[in-house]
Amino acid sequence: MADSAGALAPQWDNGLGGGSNRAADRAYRFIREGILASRWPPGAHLREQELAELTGVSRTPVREALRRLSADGLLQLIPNLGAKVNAWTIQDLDEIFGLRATLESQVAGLAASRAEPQHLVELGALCDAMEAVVGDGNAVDFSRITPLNDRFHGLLIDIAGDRRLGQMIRQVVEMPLVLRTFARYSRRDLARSMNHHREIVEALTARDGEWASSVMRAHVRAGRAVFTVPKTE
Amino acid sequence: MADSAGALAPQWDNGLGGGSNRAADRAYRFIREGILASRWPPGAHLREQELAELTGVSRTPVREALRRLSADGLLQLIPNLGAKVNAWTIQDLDEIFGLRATLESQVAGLAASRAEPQHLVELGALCDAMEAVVGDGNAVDFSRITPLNDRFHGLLIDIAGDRRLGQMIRQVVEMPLVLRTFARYSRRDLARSMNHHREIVEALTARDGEWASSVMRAHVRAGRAVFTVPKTE
DNA sequence: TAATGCGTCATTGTATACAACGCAACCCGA
DNA sequence: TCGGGTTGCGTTGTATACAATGACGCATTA
Repeated sequence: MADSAGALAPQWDNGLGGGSNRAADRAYRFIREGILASRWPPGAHLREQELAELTGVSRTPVREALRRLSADGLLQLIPNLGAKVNAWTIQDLDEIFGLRATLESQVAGLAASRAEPQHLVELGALCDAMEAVVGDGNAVDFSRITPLNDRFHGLLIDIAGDRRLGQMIRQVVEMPLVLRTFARYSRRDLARSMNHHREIVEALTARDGEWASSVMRAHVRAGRAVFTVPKTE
Repeated sequence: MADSAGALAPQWDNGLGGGSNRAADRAYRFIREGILASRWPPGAHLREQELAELTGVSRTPVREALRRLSADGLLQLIPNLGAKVNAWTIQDLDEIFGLRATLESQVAGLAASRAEPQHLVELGALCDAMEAVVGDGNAVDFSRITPLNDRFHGLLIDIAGDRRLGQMIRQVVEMPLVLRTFARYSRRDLARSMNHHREIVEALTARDGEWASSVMRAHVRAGRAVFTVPKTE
């Protein structure tokens, strides 16, 4: 369960264009994966030449990948010196979840006024699916929850219909992905998370933006707490 | 007065690293300036080779500049086809100012709980300076207001002490900079804007985050209206 | 011994040459 | 005349060679 506390740290495609088969994209994914898997620890010094050899491309696409990763906040570029993998502090965590609370609650509020029946159906189905994974008695399989959770939050963004807001959220969610390794969801945490999802759907059904917004804010802040409060289960 | 309705469209250095003397940065500034000055209209197709010659550097730094500008939202990269200058719709305007309202009001709220006496003094001085420019009877000189206004909003971000929130705001403010040409501030608009600034300082002095946040939200939304409501003066 | 200046080296920054891709025009055949 | 295939061209994508920059170590000197 060490992997992917993705239930609250979704990992949608951030839309920054990492999907293609261009060498630059392959380098981007490769380096990103390496950082997220702590293959290079925070503070590590990455050299373009070395990354180029590891990825099997030349330095040019590696440079582009490093620039993108720097914009993502995963590493820092120091002129004439190279790239340094970012370290994460408590303050970073607070800032990131603060932003997520602000932005995602906004999305929930907008979605409440724009959701259509078929959206509510799909959101409900996602809740069913997630609850089925959590409640089947076995050890919780996060690799099955994560995509469902991602889809849930992503669908809310689609419903809200604010592209820039969505883009911002994807960006801010991208930042601390490397931290998901350290999140520890107890069964209680998961149950609460599921309840939040369900309640958000209810708020949308009632077309109550304030309600949806408030639950979402709680949802995100509860996710923040998972990084500090010791696991009890 | 056509230029720079910067009073509500600040143009702080977006922190994305356009300051250095590297060829890539020169290309970045050059292209950015060109787009902002409508030298290339929305929809225009930019070719790397041509930009390289205009800037006096090779294609490599131009490519880097284009990638950054794409991340800024000023243009769009189409694989194997090139860069297209972004057009702006009403929806874009609504989304951008919506985001600004959310983020900047958040900043104001945070700043209220963290402002120290010397901050309040500086903010007050900035208000004095801006009011002096507006109230001196001459035609309003936006080139003098804009830096003051930028400093005001930037200082609030510093006071709030949330680096990521600040970064997000700079990013979202960057987007519609090209639209500032079309903003038309009447004297009424400017007077209101000045009053908002002053009121924000008062709210900070009272350490009332809700107050500060509300005024800031109004401030931004009033700025949005300048793009639609006809000038009356 | 500590500080300072210099030289070397590693690494990034830039330019250029080449490959791959996509679009469009054109030609040929039905 | 219309449709499909093909060829050519323009543009981006990638690799590689070269220049410039800054850091580090070492020797020199006070």
